Amino acid sequence: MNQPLPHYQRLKAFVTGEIEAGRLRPGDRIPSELDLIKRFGVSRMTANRALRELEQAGAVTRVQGVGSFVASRKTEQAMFEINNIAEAVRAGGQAYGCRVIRLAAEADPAMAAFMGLAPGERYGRAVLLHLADGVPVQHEDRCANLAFAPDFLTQDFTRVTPYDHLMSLGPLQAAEQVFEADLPGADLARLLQVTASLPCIVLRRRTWSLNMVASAARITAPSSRYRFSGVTGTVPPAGLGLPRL
Amino acid sequence: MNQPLPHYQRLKAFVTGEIEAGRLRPGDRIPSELDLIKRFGVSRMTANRALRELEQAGAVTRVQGVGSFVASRKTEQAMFEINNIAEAVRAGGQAYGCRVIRLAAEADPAMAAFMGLAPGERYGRAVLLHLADGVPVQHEDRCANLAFAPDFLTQDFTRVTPYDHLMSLGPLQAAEQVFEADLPGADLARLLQVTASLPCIVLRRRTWSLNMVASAARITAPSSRYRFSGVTGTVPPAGLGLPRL
DNA sequence: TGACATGACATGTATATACATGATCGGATC
DNA sequence: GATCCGATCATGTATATACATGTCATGTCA
Repeated sequence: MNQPLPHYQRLKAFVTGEIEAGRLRPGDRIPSELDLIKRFGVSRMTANRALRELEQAGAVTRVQGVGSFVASRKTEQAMFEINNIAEAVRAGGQAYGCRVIRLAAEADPAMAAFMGLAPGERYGRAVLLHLADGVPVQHEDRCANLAFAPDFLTQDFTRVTPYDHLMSLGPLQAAEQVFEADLPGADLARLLQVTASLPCIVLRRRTWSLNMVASAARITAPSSRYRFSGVTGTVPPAGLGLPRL
Repeated sequence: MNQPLPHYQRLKAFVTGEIEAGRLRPGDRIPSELDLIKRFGVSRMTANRALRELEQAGAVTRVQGVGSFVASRKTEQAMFEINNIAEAVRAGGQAYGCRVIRLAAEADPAMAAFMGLAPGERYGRAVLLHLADGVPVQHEDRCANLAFAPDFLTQDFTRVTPYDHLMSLGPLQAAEQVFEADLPGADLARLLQVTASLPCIVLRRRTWSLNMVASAARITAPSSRYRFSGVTGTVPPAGLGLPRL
């Protein structure tokens, strides 16, 4: 029925498997072409193709004369930085915190339709406030497809962000995003501890995984405390030294 | 000094050149591996690599037993919809217009550095106001690398948007984008014909082409009149019927 | 006319081989 | 001790060859 995988695909799967299992970490040296030849009994061209395609896919970095290494970050960057707010806060040297405002199963028909569910079908909803050094930086109103994330409502979001939990359940397939600017409104302004006249950036996002809508989120951030950024494509080497935006 | 391009790169450049020149259009059949072998005197593996990489890059579609064809549309969609504002306005059934506020060569050192130019090197700057049915929808402050776009300052931007002009000069390689929310300030509010207290969404973008910074832009849009949206990845078929965000 | 066989063509994968280029490390030489 | 040289390893590119798989047009036979 299903024919055997091509050799080069097996080699790719082997390497990516080692990476995903954590046995190879970013920066680690991965097996050289010669290693793969001896281990799998393939020709060098086949090993070369496997590693070359992994490089093109951004999973590994190759340096002539030196070797091949696990690349630092991966697919997510292609998705316009589906940002892990906890990681972003910590990267800035601040302490990350999270306050759960609301966590429940809901069934608003409009939202159900938006998520591709049957009218009235229940989904998980989490309203969170993300803090950096105790100061609110993001308000997150997230709806999760319980068919995709059945344990969503029993997660401790002060320890694992919704992003982390959802990403652990399946590969990100697609993301739809809309950026808007808006005033926070009285309730949000109070939660975010800003004046109601401070512009906030609003990101509405819907993500697909395993061929279904995995979750939808509305993220509001005071413009003075957070901004969304991303790079798509490959910036040429000369671009690396440029001052950042 | 600069060594000759590898053969497979030459083949790729040949095919992409035919596409960009318009001699090969989406859906057209492109030269088969055998054609390339005869035309360039290379081995089949080399031709195969060239076409295979073009397929991975999304430029062509290959069908076993049939042939290779120019893919329908491409890179742009992966770049978080580097939007052609004129097209977007017309797609909404409104009349597009553009008012040129300023068009000159400038040499601000900070901006030069930001664009990867030598300190004091001149670049083209265009400040534009995009209109939909006569109403301002976007303010665009764009700086273009004159090494990339030598004719930038002689363009008639009421007829060809900076985006169109720049895209015609080389393939988009990478894009860096930052989204923020802000108040427009007195000058911008007057130009955009909005009150100074209306939040605007600000997009700062830098794009690379031909291994250099092609242009940098700051785009400001009143949130009530425009918003930025995009899809990355492949939305599953079932997702197409969902109500849009 | 319809079903089937066949050959031409195109891509998909795999191997063995070759030479080039870049990095690194050790040892020999000055 | 500093420098140069060469061996070794790793990746980069290129070729000739082979067989497999898939599509399509054509021609043959019932």
